[in-house]
Amino acid sequence: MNVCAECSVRELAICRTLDDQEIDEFSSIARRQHLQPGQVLQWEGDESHLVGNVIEGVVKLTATTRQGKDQTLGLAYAGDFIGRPFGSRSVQTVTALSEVRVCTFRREGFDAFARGHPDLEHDLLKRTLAELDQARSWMVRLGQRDALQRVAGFLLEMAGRLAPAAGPGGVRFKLPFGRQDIGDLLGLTIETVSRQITALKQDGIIALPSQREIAVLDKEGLEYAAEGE
Amino acid sequence: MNVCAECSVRELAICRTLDDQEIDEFSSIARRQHLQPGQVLQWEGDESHLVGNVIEGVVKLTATTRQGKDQTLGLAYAGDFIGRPFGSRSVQTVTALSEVRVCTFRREGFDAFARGHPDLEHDLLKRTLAELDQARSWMVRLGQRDALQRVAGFLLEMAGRLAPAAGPGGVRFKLPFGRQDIGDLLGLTIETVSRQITALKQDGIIALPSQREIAVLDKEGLEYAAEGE
DNA sequence: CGGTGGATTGACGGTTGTCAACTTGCGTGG
DNA sequence: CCACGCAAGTTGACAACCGTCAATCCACCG
Repeated sequence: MNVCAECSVRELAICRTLDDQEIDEFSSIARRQHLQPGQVLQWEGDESHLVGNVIEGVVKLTATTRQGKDQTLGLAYAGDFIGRPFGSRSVQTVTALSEVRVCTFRREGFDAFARGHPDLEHDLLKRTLAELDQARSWMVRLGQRDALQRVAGFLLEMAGRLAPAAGPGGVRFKLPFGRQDIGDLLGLTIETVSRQITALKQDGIIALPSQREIAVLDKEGLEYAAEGE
Repeated sequence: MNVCAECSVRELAICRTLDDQEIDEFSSIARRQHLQPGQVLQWEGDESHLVGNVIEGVVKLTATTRQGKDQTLGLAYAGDFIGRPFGSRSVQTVTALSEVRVCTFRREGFDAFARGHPDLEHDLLKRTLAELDQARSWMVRLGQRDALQRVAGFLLEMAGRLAPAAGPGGVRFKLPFGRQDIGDLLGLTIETVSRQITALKQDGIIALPSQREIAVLDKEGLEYAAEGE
């Protein structure tokens, strides 16, 4: 028996390319970790060089400038691969936003295994290409959109990913991050984020059941705000 | 004889992973193209789905928002791979900035070939990871830096990549793009770009032998301006 | 010599960052 | 059970920065 056999992301993460025998070997170099919200998995420039999969929860990848400002580079959810294999240096900090379970590998071990399993590398390549596309669409958001468009677009994206129920009065979901995280993600300050959220609330487009919950009352209005047309 | 045997990027592009026999096969699905400055290789959402290598020159990858604003997503130089293999949709426009030679493949053909050559896929994976890191450092620039820092950082990067000679009075190079391109790259307007360049010139940090040439007189000063310390 | 397109410069207004005060939510301890 | 304290979020005032619009300059080319 190995820990992967019953893993909840067995068919979602890169492991899906491996058969039962291969996964035994893979499992032997894996290590599970639990993280509490706010806990850091690896630091920028960390030489320990971990890679791995998110099994449950949400993590953020951030970079910090010399001036102490943070920019979130991306988010990773269940099944997503995190870290930099094959020699590229890790320049990102991985921080848990919710309670998180991950399965990690020391990079050298992972690299060696991956090189022997082309299907796994192919899967990883497709994931990396998708991540690249996502990073680039984020570049468009940071370079071309104003604060309201960024916040509205962000809420739409979160609604699409997190909304568990479309209750009465529209889609409703709970954000796994605070205003500071949203600011880091969108390249805005917490004050500006707060102002845009307030503006959307006052226009009747969203409601705030609690500080971390969002109810989308007018999806079209939100899309309109995100596009800036 | 095939066209690849004497190719100037034979040892630079993904082709370096292929032996002489493999490159024959690869060569048979390749097609060379010449582009003049400003000419477009493929459009956003283009269904023809080309992929390929830059042999010579510089191309830019751009996305256009519904409002008609352009954001440059990246640049590609000799040896760089361009396009999206394996099903991910092309969402970028590829435009030549200088005179450009590329070797292109129809995507299906490339995909099939790559799947049979794990070393090539591995090389492509490493390139994609590096591109992802670059896209993310660009995100930091767009999200966290003001206009002067962006322009100064951009000039430093160009100096590092393009500077052919460190003549008397500092490093000097010729930009392959106009102010509009720089603006699209940095998420700024041409006027703002122009003002920052003028500011750097008036501080004696750079000089402009011609409109498209930059001479870096004070590299430390430029680094200082880029960091914003 | 005039025309054209890119680059620069100037004036102005809007948006966003900064700084500061205030409010809210929530857990802890009296 | 209420009071307190702390952290997160909100709101306001103000200034700086950048985008917009417009005029001008300059290089290049006929």
